[in-house]
Amino acid sequence: MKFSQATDNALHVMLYLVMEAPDKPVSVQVLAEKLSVSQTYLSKMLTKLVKAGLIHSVSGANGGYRLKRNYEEISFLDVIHAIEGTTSLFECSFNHGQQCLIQQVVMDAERQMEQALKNKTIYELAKQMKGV
Amino acid sequence: MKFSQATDNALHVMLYLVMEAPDKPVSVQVLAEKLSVSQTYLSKMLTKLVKAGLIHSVSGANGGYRLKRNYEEISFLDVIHAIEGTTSLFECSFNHGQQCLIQQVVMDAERQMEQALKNKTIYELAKQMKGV
DNA sequence: TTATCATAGATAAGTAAAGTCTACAATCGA
DNA sequence: TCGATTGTAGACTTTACTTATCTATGATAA
Ligand code: SF4
Ligand code: SF4
Repeated sequence: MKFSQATDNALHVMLYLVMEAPDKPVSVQVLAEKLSVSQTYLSKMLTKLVKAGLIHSVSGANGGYRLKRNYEEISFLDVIHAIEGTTSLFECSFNHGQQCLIQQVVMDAERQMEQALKNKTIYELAKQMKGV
Repeated sequence: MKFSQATDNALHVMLYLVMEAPDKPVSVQVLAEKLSVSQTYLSKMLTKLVKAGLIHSVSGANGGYRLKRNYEEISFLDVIHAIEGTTSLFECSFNHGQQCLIQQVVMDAERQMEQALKNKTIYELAKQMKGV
């Protein structure tokens, strides 16, 4: 029960883009170097962000990954869901009806965490960091 | 990023003990049958609960696993921590100081979830279920 | 003492994440 | 149009973790 390292990388990439290059594409080569991971692995991960609609990809010379116009609204939860998926943390083998109290308790707790992650945007964090 | 099935089983065992046998030992044989899992695997898992101080084990004939005296205070978080460990869900490879804002955001969200799991006791849930 | 029951170690099978390689498609600039 | 650049996708390997089983051992009640 841990966030994958891919999630960690995704958050760092998003933060980097917001802080350093909000409007022009950055190649996976540059990003991979910043994070010290391989290009192919990172590109595979970034494709998930593209599919989730968080960033834009540009092929060809001077291409790379670029933020979308609404990048100021992207939350931590958006990034995490794009990588980890949106299925619940708790899934039992059986399904004893909607009134299962165990599931209710755990899922409610889960929602608390998601709410906190939803309330914090990458943009907000970038501003905080620049403030320092 | 999911709760392990062991956690699921642990919650069910605890709930069963609180509801059906708060004071006498139940053998792993009986418990394994209830959950449809193997005895050896379940016993290994229950040993974690014993080590975490949540339940008591009794060897010998008519032995088994028994709740401790303070069982009414055991929270969901206690059970989950006993099985999954207490390390944070988010661990980056580097450590750029305590003022790392990314970690702060994620860990804060994590604390929200833990708080919710801490506020709910197994005993409370058992009462709710009997009420139905 | 004997039957019952938990514990612990070794180990195997299954599954998901992490990482690599390669061929291909899209785009830009000349 | 052509060639260099850059992302995409599939197959594949490696690694790590979870789940599961077997077996020997230790503790306890009757
Ligand atoms: S009681 Fe709830 S959590 Fe347990 S098996 Fe049934 S549906 Fe799943
Ligand atoms: S910035 Fe924070 S989360 Fe990122 S590597 Fe540094 S310490 Fe870890």
